[in-house]
Amino acid sequence: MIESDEDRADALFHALADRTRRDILRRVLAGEHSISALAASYQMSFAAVQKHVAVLERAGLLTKRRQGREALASGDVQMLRSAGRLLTELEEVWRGRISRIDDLLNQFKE
Amino acid sequence: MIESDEDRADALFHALADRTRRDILRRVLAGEHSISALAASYQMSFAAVQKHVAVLERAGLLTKRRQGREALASGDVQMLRSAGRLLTELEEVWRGRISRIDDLLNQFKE
DNA sequence: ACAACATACAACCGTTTGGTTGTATGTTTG
DNA sequence: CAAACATACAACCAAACGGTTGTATGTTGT
Repeated sequence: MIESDEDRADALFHALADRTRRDILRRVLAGEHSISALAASYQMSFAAVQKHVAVLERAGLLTKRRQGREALASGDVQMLRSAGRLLTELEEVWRGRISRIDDLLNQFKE
Repeated sequence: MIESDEDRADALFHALADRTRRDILRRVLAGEHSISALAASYQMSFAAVQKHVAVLERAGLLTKRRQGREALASGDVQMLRSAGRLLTELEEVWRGRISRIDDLLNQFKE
């Protein structure tokens, strides 16, 4: 399973496209939280929150570290910035500033 | 159906979470394109491309205007910037700079 | 007028998503 | 050691997603 740029962009934006996940991300960006501490904040089941955390983790927006019986999650601001860069790149297409524009636009042509 | 901020964020990131839609967005940010001109660029059916355009339109990332039998789509850079702002807001949570942080973090609590 | 073109939209279908419950495993703590 | 806690993960389910084909409607050019 090749992890292309487009794969990572898919994962990033998909992870951000759910309000519960954005809320979890806010919390773990503000500071480390255990999964169960996070789960306590929502009406859904522990397992559901666990899955949301896994989606954020696969997108690289959050990392987990084990401490005893707890899994502590913290947000990764670099990945957030890399999502921002993707948007700026799009904006530069609009500005007509991108030199690689043909590469970008022809990636589906054959 | 209330269009809350979170609803719009869901729609925005979901629209961006598909590589075909990002590619369509690049093209219409670079300049106006008819739906069929866009459809010609991909291997999928016209209807599939039409649906992708509709998703981008509902997210506000693109607008359509009718000219004769053609529907011309162009990208909306302002909505793109508003997506960027959502990301910087998240980044500011990380920086500990957001004053409204309690509002942001407690929106699911009761 | 009519054929070709451009769009819109409904119906359908397999896969993914977002949730659930249940079970297993490891870690504290009394 | 046993009970309570924290996590992991499988199985299941309804709904949404991303694609298809087919049909209808309006527009253009000969």
